[in-house]
Amino acid sequence: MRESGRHLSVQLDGAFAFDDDGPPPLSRLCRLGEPALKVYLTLVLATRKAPHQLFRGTSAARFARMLGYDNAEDDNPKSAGTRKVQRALASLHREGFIVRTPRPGRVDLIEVHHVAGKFRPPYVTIPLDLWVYGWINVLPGHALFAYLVLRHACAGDETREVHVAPYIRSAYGLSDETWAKGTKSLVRFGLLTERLHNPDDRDLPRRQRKVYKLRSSAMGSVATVIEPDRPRSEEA
DNA sequence: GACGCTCCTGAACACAGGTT
DNA sequence: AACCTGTGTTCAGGAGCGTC
Repeated sequence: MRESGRHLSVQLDGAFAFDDDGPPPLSRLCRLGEPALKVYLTLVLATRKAPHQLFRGTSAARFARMLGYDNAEDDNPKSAGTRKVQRALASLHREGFIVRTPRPGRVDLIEVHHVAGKFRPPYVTIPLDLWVYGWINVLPGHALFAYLVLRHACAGDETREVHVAPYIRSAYGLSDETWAKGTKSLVRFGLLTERLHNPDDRDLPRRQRKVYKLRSSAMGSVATVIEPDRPRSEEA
């Protein structure tokens, strides 16, 4: 975190999350699995400047402890968490998100491919609190996916309520099921509020729709694991 | 020490179709 | 639009072994 040189947020091109012509990188990452998504985001965080190489060799075991997949005090190259990260790195390499160069006797050199679009608003901005307070460790993959989609949809302005129509969701490469699970998880974690809204616009169908409002400010405290289908407010 | 590979099993996922 | 259910596919976990 400190070594990344970043201060408040990680900024990604909008093309990372949204693409009219096919599954955007974020969707493809989600399909590679939760570990791949989290490892990639952490690698992007850690490689601010071109050529986006990880300046300090970090083993899969180190990543596993960093992301909460391995709770041991020391790196354990044999743990399930380490293997999870190893698989994630292999799939990221296979799909062209990173390039791993083996170095005999040392951990692999990792070069991260950042998504290069037009780099203009709306961006996908990710608060550093996601890592600082351990939210990256506790949020399930679908919740992280929905969070990034909503950050793009509201263009980083969390005073705005947003509705993400089904046809828009498809441009994010998002299935209805993933969307429903992700937003529910975010509500449970206290990172999102939702309400039903009747549009005033005559041109729109007179049908209730859900509008969402992100609450990233809730990330300003240490994340805690919560049981599925159990609201955060009941944790106390 | 770090990592790749195989096998088996169960979980998680997307998708389609239907209902409210 | 939102939600539910059934089905087929993909991926992860555990254990073990081998390579560099």
